[in-house]
Amino acid sequence: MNKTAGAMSYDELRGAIAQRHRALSGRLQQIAEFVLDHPTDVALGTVAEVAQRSGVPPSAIVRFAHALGFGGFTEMQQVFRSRLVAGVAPSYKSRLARMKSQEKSVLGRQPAAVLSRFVSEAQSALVTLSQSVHARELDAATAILAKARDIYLLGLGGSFPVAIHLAYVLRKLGRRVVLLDGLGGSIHEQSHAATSDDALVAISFRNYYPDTARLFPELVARGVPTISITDSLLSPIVEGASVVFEIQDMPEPALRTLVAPMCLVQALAIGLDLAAD
Amino acid sequence: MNKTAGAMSYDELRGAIAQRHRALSGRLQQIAEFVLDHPTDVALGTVAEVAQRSGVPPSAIVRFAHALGFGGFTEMQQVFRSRLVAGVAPSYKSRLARMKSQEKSVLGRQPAAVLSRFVSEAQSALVTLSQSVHARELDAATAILAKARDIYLLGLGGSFPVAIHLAYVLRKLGRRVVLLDGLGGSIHEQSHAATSDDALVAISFRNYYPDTARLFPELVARGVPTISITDSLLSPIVEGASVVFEIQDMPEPALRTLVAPMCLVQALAIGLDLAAD
DNA sequence: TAACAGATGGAATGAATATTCTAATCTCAC
DNA sequence: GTGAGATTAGAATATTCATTCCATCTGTTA
Repeated sequence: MNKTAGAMSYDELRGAIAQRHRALSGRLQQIAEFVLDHPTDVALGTVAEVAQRSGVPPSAIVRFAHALGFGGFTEMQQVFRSRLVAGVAPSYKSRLARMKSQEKSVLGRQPAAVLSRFVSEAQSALVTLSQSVHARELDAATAILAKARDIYLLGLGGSFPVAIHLAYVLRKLGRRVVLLDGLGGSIHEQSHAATSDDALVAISFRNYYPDTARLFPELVARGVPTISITDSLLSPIVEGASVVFEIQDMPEPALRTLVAPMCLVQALAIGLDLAAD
Repeated sequence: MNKTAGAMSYDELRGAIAQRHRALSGRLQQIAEFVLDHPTDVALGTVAEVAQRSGVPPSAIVRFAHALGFGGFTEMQQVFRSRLVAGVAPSYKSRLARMKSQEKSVLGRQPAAVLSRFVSEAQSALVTLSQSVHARELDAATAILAKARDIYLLGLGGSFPVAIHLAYVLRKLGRRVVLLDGLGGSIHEQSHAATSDDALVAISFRNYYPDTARLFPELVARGVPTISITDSLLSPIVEGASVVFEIQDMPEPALRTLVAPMCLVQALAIGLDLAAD
């Protein structure tokens, strides 16, 4: 333990908690995790409330405050409250100022400016996504997936992260998934077992990965129902697809954030799970 | 006086006070002016404190709350507190409301509703991201990556898509990248060549993938400069990291859209490339 | 296995707080 | 100037709250 942690900023407190986390006892670690995750609850709640929400007895909360060098819960709470007070005023002004200053060229090369550029690009990509995807397509896609025995996923190159993510979520939800990654040989062999009882989700954006363009029509020809996620109706995975999600305005490969397709596949997977009940 | 002013937003309360101001008695008018000028004091203070600062007896404060239709000071204070909460966490309010209203309803289970939910979650995640990431950290991370001979990427389980995407972009930009995927054997062996001349980008969210937690400290001990992207300062990849990006409010694994980390790594990669000129 | 040190949970305690009550004061019409 | 009604201040009260204390439990070392 150390001297009185009197005047301390919220960020300093976070650092102190993180630093000491390992040295704390089990219960106290649990509390540390809770207060870092729910600072607002700590700022506004009573000891009893915080205790209940974090699943510990009230006395443990007080012991936690003591362990951090505070005289008690109330003293620690002041630090959490300071965060709330600081958060109210400057948010709008500073954000606008930041945006403006970064649009300029020289500053635009600084990492912070690059981040805010991507963030705002992603924001508009999401807006576009929710406008361009219609319920009809979503319903159709969900129906296909619901009927599928195995779900095959095809997304190579720059789209691979999307395919992996979808595979991860679907498997978590108990679906049988075959991720076509071409590992250890031919991607054709991996897809050989696919039949019309299965389903294929294909993801591809310009420049369309050659293997994707080659494999897709084969599976379509074998009667596998397919859901395509792509950026143009002229892409090689549109013809023969049962459902097509067109995500427009995808930037060039190196600048892609994949935000929109990630969101879409997530919604497909969870929507499938909810509809199955 | 009127019926119970139960659930009321701060803005509505302001309107109600302004409207009733003339009809109030002298003392209550004085209090009305004070609370509109010092909403933070009302949100965080006790009756005695507010009374002293506004120069009235405590009982007058309670009468004021009654005059506005509240059951007492505590009830009125909730409205002032909601203003603080809304200011600091734009995501919280909308997300909670949405979750509650939609989770149960039949409409919420339709695929289209699911998509719009994920879109709005992603939106707020992006806002939070741009608020919580500071230029200092971005600059430091960029400097580390710029100096690195090889860039090692560690992101397993649910974070794997982020690691893959970063690998893809960095390679497109001509960087030497080693993606630690554990393919065909030990992930330890893959990372064996990493030295202090290289760099590591580690990505991990709850529940932290065991292999990540195990490998990270080894690389740190070998002096490899590390950039961590995680959801808590208590995660196993924080201690010893050169730079930590904390992305808060990550939902549970199956509901994650990975939008924020995808955006961040993208900005890191491109920022690195632009700074190199 | 025994004994110890540290940690824990829950009840007891005392302080702080919101609220209510009542006597005093003020306001205004007549 | 006087009286009725509304308003107020401050003391009294009841409630909520943080804190402390102690018996119990847990994990460790001998």
